[in-house]
Amino acid sequence: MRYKAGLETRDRILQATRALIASEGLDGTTIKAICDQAGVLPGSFYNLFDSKEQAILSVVRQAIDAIDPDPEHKGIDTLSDLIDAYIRFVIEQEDLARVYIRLAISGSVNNPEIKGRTMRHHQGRVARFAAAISRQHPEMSDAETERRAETLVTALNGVTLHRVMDPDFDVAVHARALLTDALAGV
Amino acid sequence: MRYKAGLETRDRILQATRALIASEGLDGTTIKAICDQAGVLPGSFYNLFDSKEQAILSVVRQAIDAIDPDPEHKGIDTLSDLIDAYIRFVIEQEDLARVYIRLAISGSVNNPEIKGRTMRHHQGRVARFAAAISRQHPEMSDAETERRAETLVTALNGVTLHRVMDPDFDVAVHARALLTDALAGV
DNA sequence: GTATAATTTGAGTCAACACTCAAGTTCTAG
DNA sequence: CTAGAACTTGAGTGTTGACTCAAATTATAC
Repeated sequence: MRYKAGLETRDRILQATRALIASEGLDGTTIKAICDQAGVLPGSFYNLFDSKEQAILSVVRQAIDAIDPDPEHKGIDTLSDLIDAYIRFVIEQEDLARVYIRLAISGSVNNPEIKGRTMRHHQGRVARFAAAISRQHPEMSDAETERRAETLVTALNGVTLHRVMDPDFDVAVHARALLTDALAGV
Repeated sequence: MRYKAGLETRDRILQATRALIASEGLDGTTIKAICDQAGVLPGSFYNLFDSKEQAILSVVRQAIDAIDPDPEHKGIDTLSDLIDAYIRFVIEQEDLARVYIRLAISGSVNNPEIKGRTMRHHQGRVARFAAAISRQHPEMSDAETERRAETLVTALNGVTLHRVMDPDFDVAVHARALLTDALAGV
């Protein structure tokens, strides 16, 4: 797993896996389907990955990482920035957004690894949103800030969930509306 | 499929199917698992159902029906009633709520039947919420009412989605917060 | 240029899946 | 009581899944 050819093959396999999870769901993502799409045979897949699970986990990691833009600047974004970044993520990286939502549900069932990863990421996201709210409204209590952040993040996931089912759904409009609402009456 | 024994077996199979989809997801819901849990052998399952798919569809129908409380009184609920009924549904009929969220995603992928059913149900739910909003705020434009209803319904699904992952998540608090927010600034 | 390690091949293994069926058992109407 | 229909049994079918492996091929370092 060191030569150029191997790394390229690895890439093609991950691309195929990502596309398949997004379009067919976890069930449709078989080794055969991945290999067909990547132009590779099973033996080659297993030369590069220990298991199907490992390839899927790599894609999950991609999806989770892709949601958090600019993690270096942690702490300086406004709430509006965070929402806009999320809208951009859902629209521009549709496949990864689908993977994220799909795995959050199907994957977290009996897979502690995926479940833990998803939950931890959720906590981090809520904390970041809470920090942004707090910066914007320093007078708000911590509990209230936390609650508003959590409501907002889960509501955003709902928007993404609906987008997965209906490609015509206007993510931007509804996500921004949530932003407005989330700070209403303060 | 007419004797008492048959009807009872049918019931036990549907119960087992529902519990399995809720706890294990669609993948874990195998004929063997269903039969084990229902105390039945495969032959008996296939005496009562044409396919695994048919049993699952029956459970989906149950889940969708269970969300809409009191469909007779369509048109007279307040928005608060609708939210409260939904909170009650998610908490008291956790299994069906899990089935609903899970199927909305995994199931709708390559199953037009489930997808159509879910989408139609969503439309109906948005319409009902929109009617309630409109009753409460007759001055609001139709477009605005519709948009707020849609944001609210998708956000509520997000709350349910999170509840599926985290049983400690306080559905009531966040759902009611959404209600407050949804009508903020009017 | 050659040795060595990485990669690819593709036939093959084994388990689990949805589903079938002929034979037995139980129910219930008349 | 009886006849026929409904129900149950459980071994069996064919398919597809993830994964393996020895042999052939290709890339890279020296």
